Amino acid sequence: MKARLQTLLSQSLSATLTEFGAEAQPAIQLDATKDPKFGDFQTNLALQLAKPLGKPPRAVAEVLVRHLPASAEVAKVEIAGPGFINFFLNKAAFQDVVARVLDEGDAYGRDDSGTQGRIMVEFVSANPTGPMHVGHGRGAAYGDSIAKLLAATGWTVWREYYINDAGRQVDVLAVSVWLRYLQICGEAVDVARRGYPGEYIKRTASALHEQHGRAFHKPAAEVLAGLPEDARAPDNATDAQKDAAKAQQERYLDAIIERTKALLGDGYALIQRTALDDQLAVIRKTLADFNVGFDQWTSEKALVDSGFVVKALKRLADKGLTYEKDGALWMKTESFGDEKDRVLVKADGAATYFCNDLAYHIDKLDRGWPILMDVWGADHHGYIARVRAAIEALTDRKDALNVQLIQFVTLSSGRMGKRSGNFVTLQDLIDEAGTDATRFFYLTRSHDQHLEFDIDLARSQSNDNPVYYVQYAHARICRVFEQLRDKGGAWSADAGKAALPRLDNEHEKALLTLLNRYPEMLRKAAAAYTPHTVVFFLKDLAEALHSYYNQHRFLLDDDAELQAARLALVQATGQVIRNGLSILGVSAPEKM
RNA sequence: GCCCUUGUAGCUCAGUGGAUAGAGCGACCGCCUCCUAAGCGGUAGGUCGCAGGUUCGAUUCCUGCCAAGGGCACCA
Repeated sequence: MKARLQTLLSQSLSATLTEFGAEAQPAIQLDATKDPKFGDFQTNLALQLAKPLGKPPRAVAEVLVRHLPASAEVAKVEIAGPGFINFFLNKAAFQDVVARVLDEGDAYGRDDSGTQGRIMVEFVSANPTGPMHVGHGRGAAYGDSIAKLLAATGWTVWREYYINDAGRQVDVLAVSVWLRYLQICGEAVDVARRGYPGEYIKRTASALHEQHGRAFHKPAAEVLAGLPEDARAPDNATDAQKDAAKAQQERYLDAIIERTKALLGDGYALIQRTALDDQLAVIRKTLADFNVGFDQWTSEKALVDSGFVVKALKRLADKGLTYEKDGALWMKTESFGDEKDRVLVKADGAATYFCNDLAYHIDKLDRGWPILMDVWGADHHGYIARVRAAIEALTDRKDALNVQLIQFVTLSSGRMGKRSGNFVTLQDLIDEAGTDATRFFYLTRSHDQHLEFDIDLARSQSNDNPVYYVQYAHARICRVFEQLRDKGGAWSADAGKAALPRLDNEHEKALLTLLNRYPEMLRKAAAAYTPHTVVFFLKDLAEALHSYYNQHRFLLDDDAELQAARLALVQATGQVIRNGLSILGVSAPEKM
């Protein structure tokens, strides 16, 4: 409908330009109006043309309108205000959308062609060193929905989770478990101050103890002999004292990691593997509960062990993108827009996080995904430039890396984020508020804005909770058809479609307008990577439905034709609500 | 110090180069003999952080300032 109007307008534009003998080529902006008194669509074309043509805007508008081809859909064209052209459409122009929605069903608004291209979306990738917290939840909800949104708008999408199961943090995990294990064995050892403190560490330690008994037991004296002190900063410490204590604690942690490896031998790998498996199992369960799925989980350790990282480094070297300095291997990222070059392999021979991560990105490109979307927490902001630079150096393309930063989540109700191992996990949230409410909450806020998560509100099973507003609209629609069946009545889509001209009140017009707008809304949301656009659309659609529901009845004893038309409209509305909610990964219940 | 993001109603947040800036919550007033009141209708509430600039037109774009958050490792 809008496209047809656009065609009419561009014909008028060329005729107008010919008349004035001008060459200007303004982009035609045709927008839905905010206020019905301005019609259904408006364009500011005359205002744009006024200057290049040297004529008053309203005069230009008159010429544009004069050249506008006639159309059965256009009821009236008005010039208003400073020179807007307002289009008033016939009701019939809006009504055919109902038939389209009913015919296309789940496919209405979707483009499953895959013709936009291939994109890999990597998201969550939470470290397997603890449960997912509320920040990860936002990335999970966003990543899952943007993947669905892209897939619904012509992209071929692959979703992936990168498991950071290599590097020092995994050693810290293993040692944290082992120290807990030693406590269970009765040894007087403290947990490392810079280790992982959570209860989940204890669970793995207990399981280890149950399964292997005292196989990994060593006396505390032997464990701690000769190690630096795990110093604590004094109360009221200065910043300098705190930093010093922190550095000392890190030295202790490094030392006890080495000691643990030395004392346990082969047992160390088993403990580490067990701890990782436990953490991954917890993460997988949470994500499954959260209705988030992946096509592939890629292990950092596997990339290292398979030799792929070494091969990737060789390819970088062959391209002349690396050099050695101060005993380390550097990548020339600065010449591709990074603020400085970056270390790939440290002087001690260990690969940096950047090194393995870059190798992973190369692997993704190798697997045939020309566009890589990374959904990262906002704290990775400073990391983007080097990865972008590296990818550009490899692909000669600036658009190969698409990073979406997810801003921080804070919790209201006085319960703040992670604190000494006692933090609100995503699993807690899901268990208390449910997947639907939690996902809806995350997605209600634009992902590039800080989010204050009101736990009490998400948890409330009351009408305060915004997810119910949309779901309730769907349930109400389902209930209407249930009532119809209970009364022994029937409704046919064909009868409904035939009766559409009977739809003529303002509530019906509002719904028809929104149903018409849905496909374009999806495309805009995908292009801007903003699932929250879908959320706000659904709120508007639900509002229109509730308003209609309160004002008019759908089941009519005395007017079968009007009933058929209204049922067709609400059936189509329910369909679009389902379609939209499925993009968000939120269910559309038939009863509430 | 440098870089990024953000400042819109009491609170949480949408939105836009255009005509009178919106929603939810909170406050107040109404609406169930009728398809679920998890709903609807209405009232009150705003110098769109501040100051310049570009523009026919700026809350939107640009610059500066103020404020909040984040980032600036041979950490991950």
